[in-house]
Amino acid sequence: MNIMPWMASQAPTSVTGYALLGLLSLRGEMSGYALKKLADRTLRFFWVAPAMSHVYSELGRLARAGLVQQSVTRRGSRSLRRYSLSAKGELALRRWLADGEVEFPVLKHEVALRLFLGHVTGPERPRHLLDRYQAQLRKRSEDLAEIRRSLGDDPRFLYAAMVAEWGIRYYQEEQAAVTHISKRLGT
Amino acid sequence: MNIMPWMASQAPTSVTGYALLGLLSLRGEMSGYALKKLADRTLRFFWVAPAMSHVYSELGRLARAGLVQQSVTRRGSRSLRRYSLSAKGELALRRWLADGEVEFPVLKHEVALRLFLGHVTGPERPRHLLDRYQAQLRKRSEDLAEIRRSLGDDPRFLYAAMVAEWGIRYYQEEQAAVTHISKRLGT
DNA sequence: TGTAGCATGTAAGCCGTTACATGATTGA
DNA sequence: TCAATCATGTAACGGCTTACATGCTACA
Repeated sequence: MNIMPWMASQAPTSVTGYALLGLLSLRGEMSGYALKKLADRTLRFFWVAPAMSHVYSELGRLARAGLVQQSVTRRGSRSLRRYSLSAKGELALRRWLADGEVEFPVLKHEVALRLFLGHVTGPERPRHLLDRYQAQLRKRSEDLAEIRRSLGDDPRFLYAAMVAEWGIRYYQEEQAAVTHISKRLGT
Repeated sequence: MNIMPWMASQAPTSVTGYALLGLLSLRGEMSGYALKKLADRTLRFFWVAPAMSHVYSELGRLARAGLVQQSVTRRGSRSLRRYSLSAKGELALRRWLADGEVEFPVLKHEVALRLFLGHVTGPERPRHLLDRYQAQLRKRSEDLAEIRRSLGDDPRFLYAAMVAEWGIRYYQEEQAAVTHISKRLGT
């Protein structure tokens, strides 16, 4: 039962597409390569770290849909492209942010999966994996804290900063939880 | 540089395939349908809630690879299949748990994504989404707490119980974090 | 007698990955 | 001059989803 079928218009792009539009809206014109690096400092922590090739193919689709503009220059035999949000792209982004469905977060947690299957391996294996995970969490925490510092109190990055703080808090809690579970698994 | 190439044997299945083998190892013989329901009570919280059709196609592949056994009976014009872990499947599962690479967890958090893009919408929209998310978290928390209770202190489900407690703790912390962020966004 | 739940499957297609291929620029 | 980094792409394919198709069983 679709009331205004002429508006049905399949979504112009995937969530990751909108995320990339969002990055462009935050930082302005940049290359696909730069966009990928920015995604690795931002989206990576709460969405995905898209593969380089995926960023390019996604930008291609966004360009075909008119949501981003490309300014192409030449460098030797190759083209250098810089992408920026078009008026249409900004509208699409705003609309999606205002109306789009929001999924409950999905966690793909291989460490938890292996703990869950501890009845197959006994406690040694999950304990080892939790130790490694603990070390990775410390590293991630530091990376994110560094990113948070780099955002300063620039009002442009206020929301980015809030998300970073949320992430840091999450990693901290996760470290505490891991410590607790490790203890329960015995020495 | 692969030292024993004859062992290279591409992984018999995906992580989700191993997860299903794990469920079979935990609960024994069951139908694809039952497996899906079990996944919705377990894997759902830390891995995925696979679509019904995916469970069937995955079981088909596992059966072709000899990792699960099927006992097929007839009911009217349809076949009824019950799946259980084969000896080969159990070996594969153990081997994967012992040797497999473990990815750092991936979070696909649309609420965080929209908060991150708050510079486009202003604070109203993320605040609204955080409110809805808070309610969903409460519901999830209760669901998981109920599952935890149902596991009791049966030693067979010890690890499942630990993961459930980890999840409950995570949801609790997430609720606190959301409350904190909502406050920062103002009334 | 109707409907909710149990049960099994196929087809099309999207999202995203890895592997591969290539070239320009900067700085040690 | 070599390596690291910046930079752009194509091809093949895997994992998972939605939509579709179908039938049996229990029970209100």
